[in-house]
Amino acid sequence: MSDRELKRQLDLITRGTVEVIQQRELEDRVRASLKEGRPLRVKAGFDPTAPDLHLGHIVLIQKLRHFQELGHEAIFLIGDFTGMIGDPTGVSETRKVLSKDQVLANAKTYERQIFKTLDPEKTRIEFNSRWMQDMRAQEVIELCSHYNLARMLERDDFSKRYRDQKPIGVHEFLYPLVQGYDSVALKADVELGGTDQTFNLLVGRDLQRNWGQVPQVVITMPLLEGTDGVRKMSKSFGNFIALEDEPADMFGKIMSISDDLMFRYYELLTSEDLDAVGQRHPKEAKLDLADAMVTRYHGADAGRQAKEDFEQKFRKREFPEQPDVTVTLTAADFADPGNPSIGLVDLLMRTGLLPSKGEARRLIAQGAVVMNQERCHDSNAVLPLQSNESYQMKIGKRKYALVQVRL
RNA sequence: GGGCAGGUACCCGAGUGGACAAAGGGGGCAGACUGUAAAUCUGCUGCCGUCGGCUUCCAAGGUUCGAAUCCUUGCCUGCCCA
Repeated sequence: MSDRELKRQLDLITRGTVEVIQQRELEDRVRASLKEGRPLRVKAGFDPTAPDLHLGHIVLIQKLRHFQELGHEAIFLIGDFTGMIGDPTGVSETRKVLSKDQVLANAKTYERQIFKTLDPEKTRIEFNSRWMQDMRAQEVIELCSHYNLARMLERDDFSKRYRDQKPIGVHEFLYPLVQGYDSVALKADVELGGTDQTFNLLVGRDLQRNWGQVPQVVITMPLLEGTDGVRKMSKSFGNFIALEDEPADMFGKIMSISDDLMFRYYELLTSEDLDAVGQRHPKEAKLDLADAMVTRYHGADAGRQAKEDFEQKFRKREFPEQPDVTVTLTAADFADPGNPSIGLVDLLMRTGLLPSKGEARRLIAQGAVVMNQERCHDSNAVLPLQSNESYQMKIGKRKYALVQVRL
């Protein structure tokens, strides 16, 4: 049994990874774990710096889940202490430091969001303030003695800043040391991180050696590309899919990614069998991916609903059951209620879905406005309306408004 | 503290007295195409009563018939020297 199980475990563990340091050590550990029936302690750390997680953050969490599915122990480490230092990784200037309150508030929302992916029963949550909070100055200095300046300056971000004469706070050197020490405190067997974290992860190995532990296996994961398919998913690029996006938005954003990217999302965000996914029609596969993600983060009902709405809106191009807005016009809206009429542009503005009349005119000119199945082209049109009638308005690809007349 | 270069629309960035609501690119939006897409092509992208009008080019003043462009002060940013 153990050979097949070993292979199964290694296949899932290495799925989507960029680097495993060292592959050989990983095999030994998994083998030993199987033999002794001792789960591996797998650590992934997060700085509670931003409260909103997006799918890019899920890559690591999904990998933790893979371990969980294989019976190992997932440790979700919240860097409440390190968060107050500020990770210098990849930044060109000192990060601003978070207050204790901010860190704790962010940590709270993290817990809520990650348990949509991880099994709460099998997840150990740790805060690194637990062992860092009361560390004495002597111990801090001891910790520092295990590393040296030259090695710190090997890091590209530090050396660049040094060369550019940008300030580097001495406390920033402590960040990798504390992260590394976390592995010592937790006796981690494996640590996961993004490729940008490689240095910090390796410090953990060095420190564990110094503390007489077997160094952890380091597994780095790629940075997930955002909806544009090119740049890494990031809030500042606006190409992210947030876990707390509305179901319809999340569904739509996933459907808008390219097929290539979809396979990548499958690989990094699910445990689905990739060969099987590859056999399927891409559109079906993508619908299921969108469904699965919405279901995971908003529940099965929301998933089904979002899928139905999407099909209705885009595939069948029908008016959705729930329009974005419903506008009710009453006698007060008309100069002559006996003979009600309204300018098309004014009507569009009443929906509140457009920023300006200029925009409304442009959309009409471009043929983006459809009212009761009929495309409108005249931006000066004045529409006669019937009392107690409803009008369905489609504005562009995905804005829908229902107009009701009540006199 | 001293010297220099700058601050232009969502972002980057051209523009150094009139032809500027301001080139170009990115992004966004729309239409076509499609498997919802992606890619591609085309168009749009300050506001309004749109053959016209109004408000913009860090802020406040000033010069001028006329200023994003010139002057003054202020604020901010980057680089160099101390």
